[in-house]
Formats: sequence, C-alpha cells, structure tokens
Amino acid sequence: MVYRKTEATEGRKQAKRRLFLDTAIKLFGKHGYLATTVPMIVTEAKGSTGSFYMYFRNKEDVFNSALEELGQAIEAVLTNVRNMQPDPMQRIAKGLEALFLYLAKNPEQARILIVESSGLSPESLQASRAILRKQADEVRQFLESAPAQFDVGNATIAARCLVGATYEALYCWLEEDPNSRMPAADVARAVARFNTQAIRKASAKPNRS
Amino acid sequence: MVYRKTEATEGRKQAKRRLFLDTAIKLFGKHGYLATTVPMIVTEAKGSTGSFYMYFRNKEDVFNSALEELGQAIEAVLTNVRNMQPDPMQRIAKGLEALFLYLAKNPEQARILIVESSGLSPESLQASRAILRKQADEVRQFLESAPAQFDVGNATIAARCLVGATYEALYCWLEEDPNSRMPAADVARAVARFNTQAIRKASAKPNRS
Amino acid sequence: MVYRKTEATEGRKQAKRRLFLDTAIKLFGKHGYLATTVPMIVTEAKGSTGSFYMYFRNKEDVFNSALEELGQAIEAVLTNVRNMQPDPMQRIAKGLEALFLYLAKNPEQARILIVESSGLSPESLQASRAILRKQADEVRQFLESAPAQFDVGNATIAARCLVGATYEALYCWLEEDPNSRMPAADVARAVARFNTQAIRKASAKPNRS
Amino acid sequence: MVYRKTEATEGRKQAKRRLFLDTAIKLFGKHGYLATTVPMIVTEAKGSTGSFYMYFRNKEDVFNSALEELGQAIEAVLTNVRNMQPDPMQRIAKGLEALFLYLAKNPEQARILIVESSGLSPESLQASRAILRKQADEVRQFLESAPAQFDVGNATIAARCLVGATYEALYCWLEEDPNSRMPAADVARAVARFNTQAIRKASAKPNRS
DNA sequence: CATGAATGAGAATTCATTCAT
DNA sequence: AATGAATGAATTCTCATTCAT
Repeated sequence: MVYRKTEATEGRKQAKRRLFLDTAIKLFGKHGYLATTVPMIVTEAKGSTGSFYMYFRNKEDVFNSALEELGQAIEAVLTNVRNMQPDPMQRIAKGLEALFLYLAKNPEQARILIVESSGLSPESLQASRAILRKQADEVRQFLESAPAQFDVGNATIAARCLVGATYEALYCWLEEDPNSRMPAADVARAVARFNTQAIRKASAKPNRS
Repeated sequence: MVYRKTEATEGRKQAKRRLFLDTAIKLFGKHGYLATTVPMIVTEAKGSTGSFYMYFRNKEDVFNSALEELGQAIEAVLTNVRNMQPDPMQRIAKGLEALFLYLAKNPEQARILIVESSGLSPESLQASRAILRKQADEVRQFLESAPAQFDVGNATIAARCLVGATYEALYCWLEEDPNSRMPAADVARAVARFNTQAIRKASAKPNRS
Repeated sequence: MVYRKTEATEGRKQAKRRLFLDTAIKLFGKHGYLATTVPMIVTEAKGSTGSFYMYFRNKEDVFNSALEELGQAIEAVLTNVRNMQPDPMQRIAKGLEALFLYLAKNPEQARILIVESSGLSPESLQASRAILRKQADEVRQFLESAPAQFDVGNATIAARCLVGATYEALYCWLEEDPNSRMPAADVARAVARFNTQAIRKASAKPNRS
Repeated sequence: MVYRKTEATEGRKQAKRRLFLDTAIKLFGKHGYLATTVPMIVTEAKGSTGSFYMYFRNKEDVFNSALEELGQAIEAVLTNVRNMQPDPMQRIAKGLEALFLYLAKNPEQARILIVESSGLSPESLQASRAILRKQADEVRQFLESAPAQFDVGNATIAARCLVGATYEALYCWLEEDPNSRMPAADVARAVARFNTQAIRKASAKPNRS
C-alpha cells in the first residue's frame, strides 16, 4: 500500500499531461508554433519546465501530440457522417458541415490547423498539412466515384475549393466576437449550402434552405 | 554636379531598399515571419545589418512594407477587372480568377498571406488579415448589391467561402511541383467555375468550360 | 522473527547500495564524473531517484565512496606484494606489476582514476589525486630507503615517472580492442621491465625476459 | 577611409578571438571541458555571449581550436629537436625534455591534454588523444628503427611508458607550488635521465648527471 | 522506507538591434 | 552613409535534489 503505483497517481499524471497538452493547444492556436514558448505553456499550466519535459520529449512533441489527437477526432467525425448518409451529395454536405461544427466547438484545436506551421520540422509540417490534405483527398475520391451525381470540371481542384471554403468561413467566424456572431449551426448550414451548390448539377433542384 | 550625385545616390538608395524588400518577401514567404531572421535577409541580399536598419525601422517594418505593397497590387488587379466586366457574375468570377493568376505569378508575395503571420504585433497581424478580409468584403458588397443575380443564402458567408476556396486552391497549387502541375490559367478557370456555380441561380445555364 | 527480518532488510539494503555503487563506478569510468547523471545511474541500476538518495548524500558522495574503495583495494594489493618480496628491486617491479594487473582486471575502477575528475569539489579532486600521489610517495620512500640499490637522480621524480609510465601503459591498453590486445600479464611484465631498467644500476644484470 | 575594412579592425578582431581562446584554454585546463561554461569564458574575457559566438561556432569549436594550436606547437618543438640531434638516444631524450619544457612553459595548454576529455564529441576526443598517441607513436617508430641501440622488450609499450612518465612528472610538477618547486629544467633533465636509463642497453655507460 | 513526479537553477545558443569606426 | 562587431535578453532543454504519497 505504501509504494504501490496507485491508479490515483497514474490518474494525476495523465491529468497533468492533459493540462499541459490543452494549454499548449490553446497557445499554439493563439500564437502559432514558434511564437509559443515553453515558458508560456508552463506558466499558463502552472507547472514547471522540468515537469513539462517529463511528459513531452520537446516542444515539437506536444505539437505532434495535439496534431495526432486532432487528426483522430476529425477522422471520427467524418467516419460517423459517412456511415449515416447514403446520398452522395448529402454525404459531402453533411460531412463538411459536421467538420465545421466540430471545429467550431473546438476552436483552439482548429486554430492549430489554420494559424500556422512554420518553424516545425519537415515531418511535423507534413503531419499538419496531411490532415487537411486527407480531407481534400477524401472529398476528391468521392466526387470522382460518382461523376454522374456532380458537376465539377476538375475533382481535385473542386475538392480543394470545398475544403478551403469551409476553413475560411470557419476562420472568419472564429475571429468574430463570440457574443454577437451567428450561431455555428447557421454558419455551418450556409457553408454546406455554398458547397452543395458549387458541385450540384445545374438541373438539380435548388437547395431549399 | 551636386544634385546629380544626390539623384544617383537616391536611386541607389531606393534600389537597395527594393533589394532588401524583395529578399525579405521571398524569405518571409518561404519560412514565415518568425523563422526569417534579419541576418538571413541581410546575407541573402548581400548587404549589412546596419544598412538594413537604414531602410527599415525594424524587422516588422519590412513585413509591413511588403504587406502594404501586396495590398495595393491586389487592389489594382481587382480594380482593373471591375472596370472591364459589366456583367455581375463575370465580374466576380473574373475578379477571383485574376487574383489567382496574379498571386500565382507572384508566389512569394502570395505565401506571405498564406503561410504565416504569427509573431507579429497585433497591428501587423490585423493588416495581414485585413487584405483577405477586404477582398471578402468587396465580394460581399457585390453579392448584396445585385441580389437578383445570385443565389446565396448569406452573402457574408458566401463571400468568405469564395475567397477561401480561391486561396486554398492557390496554396495547394503552389505546393505542387512547378514542373508537373497544371498551368495556372487552367486552375484559375476551374476555381472560377467552382465559385460561379456556387453562387449562380439554379436556373442559370451551366458554365460551358 | 523481528531481528531476522531486520537482518534481511539490512542485507537487502547493503545489496542495493552495492548495486548503485557498482553501477556508478561503471558509468563514472565510462563517461567521467560530470557526464554521468544520477538518472543514468538510477536507470541502469533499476532503482529510483529517491532510493539513490537514501544511500548517498549526493552525487559526489557516490564518487567519494568509489574512490575510497578503490584506494583501499590498491592499498591491499600493494601491501600484499610488499610482504612477499624481500628484494627491493623486485618489490617495486612486482608492486607496479600487481597494480597493473589489478586495475586491468577492474578496468571500470581504473578508469575512474584515469578518465576524469573535473566538476568535483576541490576536496574530492584531492582525494582522487591522493590515490596516485600516495603510490608515487611510497615508491619514492622506497627508492630513498635503499639508495645503494638504485640509480636514480631524484627519487621523487623517478617515482612519479614509474607511476606515470604504468598508468599510461594501462590506459592505452584499456583503450585497445579487448579481443585483439596483448594479454594483461604480458603488458604488465613489459611495463615492469621498463620500470626496472629505468632505476637499476648500470652494472646490474639485464633483465632476462 | 570611412567604411573600408581597415587592418586595425581586423587586428582588433583577431585580438578578441585570441583573448577568448586564451581564456578558454586557461579555463579548460583548470576545470575540464564540461565544467567550463561559456558564461565563464565570456565573463573572464570581459566579452558577451553573442560576441563569443561570433568567433567560435560553439563551445566545442574553441576546444578544437585550442587543441589544433597545441598539436602544431608540439609538432614544431619535436621537429626542431629531431633536426638537431643525430644521436638516437639523445634524440629521444632531448625530444621528451624539450616537450616537457615547452609544456611547463605553457601549463594551461598542457593541462588541456592532461586534465580531461569527457563530454567531448567522439571527434574531438579522438583529436585530443591523437596528440598524445602521435607522440607515443613517433617514439615507438624510433625505437624500432634502431633496435641495436636500445634495449626494450616491446617498443610499443616502452613508448607509452616514456610518454606516460613524462606527462605524469609534468602533471605533478604543475600541481606544486610555483614558488617552491624545482626549476622546470632540472625536472626535465631528471625525467630525461629516467627515460634514457629505461631504454639504454645495460652495457651502456651510466648517465653522468 | 520506496517511489518517481516536481522543481527551478543553469547551460548552450540565437538573434534583433545598437553603435563605434 | 555604410559596416559589421558587440550586446544581452530570450529560448530550448537538462539535471541534481526534494518531497508528497
């Protein structure tokens, strides 16, 4: 009982790690990778330098951890939508809408993808871009898999446009005053509508919203 | 002889300033603001630190100068299109297309807007975002000014989507291998098509390209 | 049952201390004092930091313990030879030979004396040098005690030379590939021969080996 | 005249470099590589951190510079003796004597070779040991080149002993109080005598000193 | 007693900016 | 004006030691 590694200890350890990670995510999202310093993270999380380096190998390690977590979360969101929407057009529209909503609810993680990347090692930079690229790639595959349903000249570029439109709308919304801006759900719907129109066939019935 | 000498000196001065500025733009675009160091700029431009600080108050000053220049250039591009396209839809489509082409031709400047801005003072950061915001704002005003022509639920958000789609397509294109990627003009057209479809009325005739 | 438990505990305690000490000796010998960290010792010995500080006041304390042990061991080796060799010349030759062999068999301890000592407090530094100095001093006393037997100009310096020659030969041998280097005994004999010649009277019969 | 790179400037630069280097040599010799910190060097040399890194790539770079200089100096000393002493025995004796005297006059540099090595990168470590090894190697070659002149069982080991004897005598002498210790020349002669006897043929006439 | 998380001082190194020449 | 050496604050990271559990 005296020196057994208790679950309590383990739990506290994980809690500390989470605290550092969340703080880091917040700061990375706010200031970018380079402008966020370890002392900043440590101070904000009310920890110590040494403690920080117990949980992460180095500054880049926290960033990678945040990235990994985010990648998985987005993956989960999209998988979820994919399984529930049989209609191709709905699938894309709802997918990007769900993505928007998820990131709107986790603005700090979202900002990590949006704000910046420079200063990272090539590997982390790739990991960061890969998350966005993967989304665009899935959209592209989807557009190409059902060409009869969509009216896009170049699926690759259309996919990038879809993703870009979504993220820019998100970014602008995040910049707005949380007290006076539109509800996230409304923005998400408007974005979905924009995207849907952009790829629907001209003969398709106009979106009703 | 005195004033001639002064003229020549003045000319050389400006040339030097330009050299520093161009070098800085290149490096800022490549590495981001923080990862670009004054020594880097100075070395690349074959100048000296002291010289650099003769032309610019500090590091942020060069960045602001680059930003200002870029803002004006984009302004000019868009004004030009505006004056030449009477048709509302064409005006927007051609405007974003022209913007895409201009930035594709000046990738280093483009990257300044895209890559990163963190580490800047809040003012410069605003200036950076302001350039994109201004574009979105003009698009929005335009969409709102001719509501009969367009089918957008929310003009503000649609405007942001248009801009976002354009920039993301640009960014991805810039990342690609210059030797094997599509010609800029083709991408610009595809992006314009995407954007046009997104805001056209359902009854509108499909784009022919 | 109570005292038995205590005994066992005591035994385990000492075993743990030994383990830490041996590990520390190995690492100090390999990397030097400063480059060996407490975490390194603790990890290698599969113990914990707290445990380490139960047995040693601090890092320097382990080093001192190692030094003390080594001093005693060398003392024992030399005393042993001294008692067995009546002939003065043989006594010195065999003494250094035995020393060489002992250290060759305990290379990790040997390296502590040779490799490094910097970073230690002045006291420990002195303790380290004292071991070598003591050996030189004994040799000197011996040379001086039987001046008729030896041909040395200055006993103090000759003593230092004897010790230095022995240790350098040892160091070089330790650096060599254990698989292909000469047997320790052969080197020890060669060193002894060198030293013997250096102090023998010119008329003395040449060493036969 | 205004901004020409003058020799005065260049001279001052070199002087500053020298100052840093000499200070570093002194401190490395006194405390060893790891225990000498850049702040220590900088403070002692009344310079600034940034200034230090103008002249040296990093801490190891100063050490390497010191090592290189020392290696060349020793080389010069030995070459000089080699050219002046035709007699084999004299050549070795005088060589080590000159080496002793040179190092005795440059005790700080000498200590760099003696005191320590740990913490260095493998390359620097090799460079450091190489200086000593080279001396031993030259001695060895020499002993082997004139086997009729010398009475050594194993030239390699004898060479190491010669070098070790010399350095240990030097080290001890350096540790002594500069005000009361023997003159360097006397010690050098005593060491030379020791070494000479160790390798002379038994029939050789005893050294007269 | 044992454990290992936590602390924070201190090391190496970089870089924006100034200033003597 | 031009130069580039000098400065020192700031950054990343390590490690001896302590202390709550």
